[in-house]
This record gives sequence, structure tokens and C-alpha cells, in this order.
Amino acid sequence: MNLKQNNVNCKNCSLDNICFPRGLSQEEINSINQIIRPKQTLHRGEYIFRGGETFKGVLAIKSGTAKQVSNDFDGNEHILNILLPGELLGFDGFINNKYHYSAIALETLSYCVLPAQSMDDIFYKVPTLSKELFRHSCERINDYKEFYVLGKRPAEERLAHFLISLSDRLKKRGFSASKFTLSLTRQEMGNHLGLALETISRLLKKFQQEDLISCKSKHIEILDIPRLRAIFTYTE
Amino acid sequence: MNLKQNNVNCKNCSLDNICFPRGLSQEEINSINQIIRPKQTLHRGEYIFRGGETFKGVLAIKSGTAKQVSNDFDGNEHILNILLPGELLGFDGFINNKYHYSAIALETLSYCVLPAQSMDDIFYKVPTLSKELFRHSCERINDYKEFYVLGKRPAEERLAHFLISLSDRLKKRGFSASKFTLSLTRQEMGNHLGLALETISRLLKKFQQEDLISCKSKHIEILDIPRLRAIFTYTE
DNA sequence: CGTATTATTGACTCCATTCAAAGATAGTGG
DNA sequence: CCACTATCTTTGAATGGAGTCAATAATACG
Repeated sequence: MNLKQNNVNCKNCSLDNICFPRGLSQEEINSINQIIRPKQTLHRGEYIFRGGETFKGVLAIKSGTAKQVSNDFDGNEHILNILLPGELLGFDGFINNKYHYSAIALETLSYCVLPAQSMDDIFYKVPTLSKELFRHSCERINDYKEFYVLGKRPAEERLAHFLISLSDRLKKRGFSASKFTLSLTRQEMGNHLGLALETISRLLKKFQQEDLISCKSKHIEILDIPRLRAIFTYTE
Repeated sequence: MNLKQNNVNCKNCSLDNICFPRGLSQEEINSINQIIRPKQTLHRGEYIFRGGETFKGVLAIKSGTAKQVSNDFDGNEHILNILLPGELLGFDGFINNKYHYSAIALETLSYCVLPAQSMDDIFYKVPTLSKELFRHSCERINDYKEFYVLGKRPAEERLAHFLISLSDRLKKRGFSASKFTLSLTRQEMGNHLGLALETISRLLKKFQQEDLISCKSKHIEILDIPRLRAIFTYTE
């Protein structure tokens, strides 16, 4: 462990209003600071954790992006979600003390850890954080409910929703809402959205012809956010 | 409020190992007993809560079944889940202090309430229950992940999974795993699974011709659980 | 008993998949 | 730095699974 890692703490982290410290007081942030293990760095393709591994804690992406992946028994990969900085993962490890899905870095990535062995401590001593973790997990439930409903919609709506959802989440984290690099292949996007990679390709072309987006390889620019948003009609 | 309602308590409830008291000690069960509001009764079609309503608490189905429903802005209903006795609902109310989805009784139903106003108390004073609630919410995340992956599979697998999932959950609750009454129309099943009602009708017929199930109106009997289970290949 | 809702069945249609082949891009080593 | 290779993307054509439409049958309900 080097000094640079130790420098990371929640107090001076730009994600403090999104990540673990959301809703906590200064004192509480100080106290979780002693619990959170500072960031670890990974590169594209490396595993943050694997399905089946023992629960090591709830994690927070500090920088970079990741995909959450489930494997069925045929060996098929299912991309459950894309994770952005400030987003938490690993809640499922709380069930039977092991992770049920894998998380893989999509690009150079760093993350912080709320270690499994301190979870009990948190429930006993930091009720505000327990509550916050609970709220986070409830939010994930809502995310998946949205995915689930969206899964019944036509391909065009699914892709539009995916792009807008990314845009919204990036904006919330201080990144550009209209211009970003998506470290996913067409294959991976299709996998995540339950569509063939050819369908993704055709739809991206269509969106470009309609001047909704511009897209060169992995660089995506949304040219008309409201019109793209209007494509998927489903709202809570 | 009548005496009969007051008689309900977690200590003598048959669902104590599934519902709120799961994993709690006798003393802790005594203490939550004072928090949990005893059962309320509803009839088919009545709302347990409506999307948009203020969060009144996390609920537990005591008897009967319910559907969890989301409405898109076109007024279309989306059945997110079917709830059985001992299952908890209303976690989403924890976000912004309101429910985001509705819950509707599918038949005569009774439920218990862990009131919203005591949630803070629980986080501060009953860490074991906080932890248990957190675990429950994490399990719901996993449920929806499973739905999400399954949503990409063909119609036959989805219906097979739905029936087996019901069977498994009923068994866990002490009901018959092979014979049950499903208070859902073909329309509702189709809605939940993202299929047309005609598709449900055709598939149920097919399953019957293959001697996998027998089904007279709402009464379903699974004749060959292993073979029905083998239809959906996806496993965690 | 009659009416409304729900279920079945068939015919046709369409959206997205699959198959196939060519084109673009990125990464590697000489 | 360029050539070479592997991977990824685009595009077209054909196929198919599930949806839609429609008409009839069965069931539930007041």
C-alpha cells in the first residue's frame, strides 16, 4: 500500500454527494473515512470481483467505468448494468456472503471498498450510513424495475433510454451530458439491451440520420437530448 | 381496530422465518412486535398502496397474494411482480418518501406494516433488523436481475420460469409446490412476462400437451417439475 | 338466465434475429 | 512507422418468433 492510496478520503472526494458519504454529517464522514479502504486501480478487462467469490465488501467506483456481468450455465455473458463513478456495487454479496455476479473494468478504473468485516460495525454504530446503504439498495431495485419494464419495449426505445440514462447519470456526476466515450462494443450494448449487435449498429445509424446523435466508433455525442428522450415513452 | 387484529404478532406467526423476524432473536422479535402494526385486510382489486402516495412503511403480506404494478404515462399497466405470503414490499417508498409503484390485492389479503415513522428508530436501535431489511432489499435486487436476464429469453422459457419460481416460493412457505391457484388472467400473466395473452394461452396448451402441467382456468398443477425447470436454461 | 369478461384458436404481419460477406479500426511486432 | 492480424462494425437478404387482428367459445358474475 502506498502513500498515494492513503491520500484518498471521502472528505475531499468530488463524489461525496453521490457515493457513500451522501447525507452524512462531517463527523460521520470522518468516521467512515477510517472504515473505507482507499482506492485500488484496475485496467480494462480486469475483474473487480467474480461471481461466486466471498463477499469482500460494498464497493464504490472512484473513476472509470465497469460492467456488471452474470454468466448463465451455457457460459453466456449477460451485462446487467454499466457503472459510473460514484456508483456503488456488490450489494448482492450480502446474500449468502458471496457475490452472485461479476464486475469487470471497462477501462482504467479505481474504486474504494467498504469492507465486509466492518458491515456489522456499521449497522451497530453508524445508523445514518446503514440507512444510506439501505436507500442505495432500494434505488437499485428501482433501476432494475425500470430495466424490466423497458425490456418489453421496442429496440429503438431501449437504445434511446440507454443513451439518455447514461447522459443523465454523467451529468449528475459533473461530466458532459451530451458528449462521452462509451467503452462498450456494439456486441456489449446489444447484450445489455437484449438486442443483436446488428440491431444496435442499424439503430445508431438511424439516430444519426435523424440528427439525434453523432457517433464515431466509441465517441458519442447526443445532439438533441429532448427529442431522444421523447422516443421512450415510459416514465415513472 | 378490533381484538382480532391485535392478536396478530410475529412470535406465533407461521411466517416468522421468512418475513420480518428472519434471523432475529426472541427478544428482538418481542421488540419489533411492538413496532409492527398488525394485519389489515383487503379484497381483490383493492390497493395496498398507490404509486405517488406518501411512504407509510415497509409491508409484509400475511395471507393472500398481490401484484406490484407500475403505470407508464400512457396509462399502461406493467405488472412488476407477484407477491406471496411472507414477502415484503414497499422498499421503494424509502426513496423520496413516496411509493413509486402500486400494490394491488389479487384476492382477499392481509398484511402487516412496519410503519415509516419507526424506520429511523429501527436504524438507531435495532441493528439486526436494519441488517435484515438491507438483506431483503438486496434479495429484491437479485430477483429483478433474474427477471432482466430472463426477459431476453424466448416466451417458453419465461413462462416455465414463472411457474417454477411460483412453485419454489410457495413450497418455501409451506404450500404445495405442484398444485396452486393463480389469481391472474392470461392478460396479467402476459403483461408480467412481456408476452401477448394469446401467447400465454398457446404455451399453456403446449405445456399441457407435453404433460408438463395440467391447468383448468386458474387452477394449475405442475406434473413434472424437473422437466419444466429444464426448459429455462438460465441459472445464477 | 343473460351479460360481461376472459380464454382459445387461426390467419396474417412485422420487428428483430440470423446468416453472410465486406469494410473499418485498433493493437502488435518487426 | 508500417504492415499484419484480430477484432469490431456495417450492410444486405432471408427467416422466424411472437404480436396483432378477428371471430368464436367458455367462464364468471350479478
